[in-house]
Amino acid sequence: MSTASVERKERVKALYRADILDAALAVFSDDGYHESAMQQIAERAGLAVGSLYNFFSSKELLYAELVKRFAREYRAVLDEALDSVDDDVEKVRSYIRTKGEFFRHNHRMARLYFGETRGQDFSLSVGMDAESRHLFDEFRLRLARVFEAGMKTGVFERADPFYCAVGLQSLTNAFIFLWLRDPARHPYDERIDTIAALVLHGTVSRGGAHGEG
Amino acid sequence: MSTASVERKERVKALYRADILDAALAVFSDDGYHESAMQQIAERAGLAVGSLYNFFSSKELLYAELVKRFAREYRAVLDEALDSVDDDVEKVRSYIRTKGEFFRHNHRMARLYFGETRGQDFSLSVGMDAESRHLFDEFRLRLARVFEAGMKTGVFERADPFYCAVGLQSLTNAFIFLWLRDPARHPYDERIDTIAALVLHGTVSRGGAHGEG
DNA sequence: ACATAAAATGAATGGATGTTCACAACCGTG
DNA sequence: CACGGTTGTGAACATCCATTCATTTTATGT
Repeated sequence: MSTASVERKERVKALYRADILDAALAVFSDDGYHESAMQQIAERAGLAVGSLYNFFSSKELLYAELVKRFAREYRAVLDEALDSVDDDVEKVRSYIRTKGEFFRHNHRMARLYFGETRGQDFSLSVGMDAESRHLFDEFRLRLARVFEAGMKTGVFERADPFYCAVGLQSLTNAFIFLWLRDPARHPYDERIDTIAALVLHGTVSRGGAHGEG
Repeated sequence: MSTASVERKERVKALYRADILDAALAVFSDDGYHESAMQQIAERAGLAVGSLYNFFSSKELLYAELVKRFAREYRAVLDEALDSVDDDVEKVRSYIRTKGEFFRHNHRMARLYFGETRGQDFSLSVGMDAESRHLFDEFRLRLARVFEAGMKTGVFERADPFYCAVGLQSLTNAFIFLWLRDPARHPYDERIDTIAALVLHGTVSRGGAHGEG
């Protein structure tokens, strides 16, 4: 077999692989992992069940690969969101905005993420491989460093930066979750200022004449 | 059959029912809904599989009843937490503290709640009946009214109180989740001030000389 | 004790589905 | 065109498990 045809074959195989992952995303995000059958995924991908096993050795691993693909895209997009601005407070805003955009453009990913997860971590113990876990964990540390840097310059109040990152993540997750459930009532992009205000200034009145407990 | 013995029977039946729910909680919280078999629950309850069906007509409904029991206790405890203090800021602190205590004393409930849910809502579409859903939704509205009241007195910054409640819930959930995963590293009760500070004052430096973006 | 009703039992049933594998279709090569 | 290897196919297999129900056990009243 010539080198050229081997390469074409690999490209074709990669396309098939992507088709299967797309089909799996569609099915898993509609019905959830446990309620999805390999049969459905095969149909959606236009292949036979057996063929799936030429690409992924099990349903579990197919799911894990899907999560990995998601984790990489997600991580890349959010890294870019933090890279694109200098100011630490602006990084927080950029994170809030970009995360919303990402999930708006990846509705199925959102449904998968918030259907199978608590928004912190994927819930299937086997659903996440080491790389995906690392991508998520590492990004949280990166977010924490944003707060840490801002504390050094005095923009942020001194506190544990890790917990600030946790707070930012959980708050954005909550708002994305609301948006997913009822986009008309809870449009994420119109809540960005609300989210930013909560993360940055909290709920207590600023500069008011009243006590702060 | 005498009235007395009918009553005794009912009491016995209620005990059995509670045993089954306890066993179900243990099994579901260890393995998750889908990985749990009725057989396991029966064994744990010291009954035969068939007997479970004399109390609950299906696995799904058994799970839903478990959630309902949880929702009632949870709701009662948190209502009490809000009732026990007058000041609105103190209500927030009381909520944070009491929620942590509740899950510390109900470790299995915590594992169930954060294993099967995103901490906002139970994920199994059928996992929550109308009453449970109502209890959760209504409590969130009650939390929102705490913020609303505080805004009227000027303690809280004017904002959508519903979203303040969402923020408070998601933040506490995130910290309980961390505690569940690694209690030694993330002791919830030692983080109460951190959580309160984040909810009440956010992350931005207060009264500092630096800009606020 | 005995009779009757109610409850518990757990083997059997039926359905669902992840995975395999013998076979067929396809493709590149000589 | 024929061959050989690679890949796709989907019926068959094996397993698992929620649910049922004929039977046994227990509890109650006379």
